[in-house]
Amino acid sequence: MKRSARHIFDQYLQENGIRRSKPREQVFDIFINTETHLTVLKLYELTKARYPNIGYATVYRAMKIICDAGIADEINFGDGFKHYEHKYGHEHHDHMICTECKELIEVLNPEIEEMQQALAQAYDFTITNHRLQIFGVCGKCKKEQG
Amino acid sequence: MKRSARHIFDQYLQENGIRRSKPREQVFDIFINTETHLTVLKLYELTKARYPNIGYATVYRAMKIICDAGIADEINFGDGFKHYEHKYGHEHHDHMICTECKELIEVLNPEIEEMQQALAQAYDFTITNHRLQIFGVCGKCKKEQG
DNA sequence: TTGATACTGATAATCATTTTCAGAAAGAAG
DNA sequence: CTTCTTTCTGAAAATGATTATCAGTATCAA
Repeated sequence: MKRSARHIFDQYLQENGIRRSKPREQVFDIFINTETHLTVLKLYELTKARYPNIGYATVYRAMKIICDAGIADEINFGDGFKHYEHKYGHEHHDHMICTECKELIEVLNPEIEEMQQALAQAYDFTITNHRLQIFGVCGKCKKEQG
Repeated sequence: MKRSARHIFDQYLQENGIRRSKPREQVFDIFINTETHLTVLKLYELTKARYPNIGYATVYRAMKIICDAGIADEINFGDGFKHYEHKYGHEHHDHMICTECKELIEVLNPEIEEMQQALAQAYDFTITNHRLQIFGVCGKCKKEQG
């Protein structure tokens, strides 16, 4: 998995005449080795911890390229921050977000996907992308609240 | 429909000790009489056209209240702008967004809604809210592109 | 009519993200 | 390895949507 992402990334850089610079590699390294969804700030902090010279702008720039290469996906939960998640080697999934503890649950439902396709077809609409976010309260938080 | 929204709004203001000020009424008036989805800027322009004294900040403030009253819904398409749509008297619906012409198609699919409920139940998750956005190319744009 | 309080518009502040820019690094060519 | 061109970097300034501030104004209950 990691090897492949590495390969895809290298190939993307090469094909687009983008240099394999050290800072870019550092951001890639940290991103690829972190499983959770990351905000830019969080990713910056993590990268900075290991590679203290990294700059904030570089993280933005690197993530843009990493997304373009198809390795990461940018998600917007409407909280004012960009979030990134792994894309390459991961199946498409939707998100359930607990508004209490902010936990993110990734969910998979092929039937919903199919229905969207059917729905789109009825409108002669070709889907390139979609986003399903379910907000609510997770089981843990419900228990804690009584 | 409009009479009811008006009534709900008045009641909300009253119950929350919010005054029925002229500028607030003006924003409400324009919003309620405009069917399309509105961005703050657009709503500001429309309101300004009829009521030239309106201020930008007032539009933001009024829409916040109008949303709190349950009459409007704030939507975020990830384009950096807040969008507002009518909520009171309108059924819940999802959005298909044409990335070419930016057209917004409102779609309704009870089955998808049901499946989300089932999905949530499987995770002991209680839904308060959800958002399904389908991006792609509409029929019109596909024809124009050949 | 009055007085307390909420509201307004203009403007400044905020804050995530982008851009700018001078110096540094990558990579091709010799 | 050196040189040269071009891209990249980090720091700091700019951007742009949204929010807060504030002095003057409007609302509304009494």
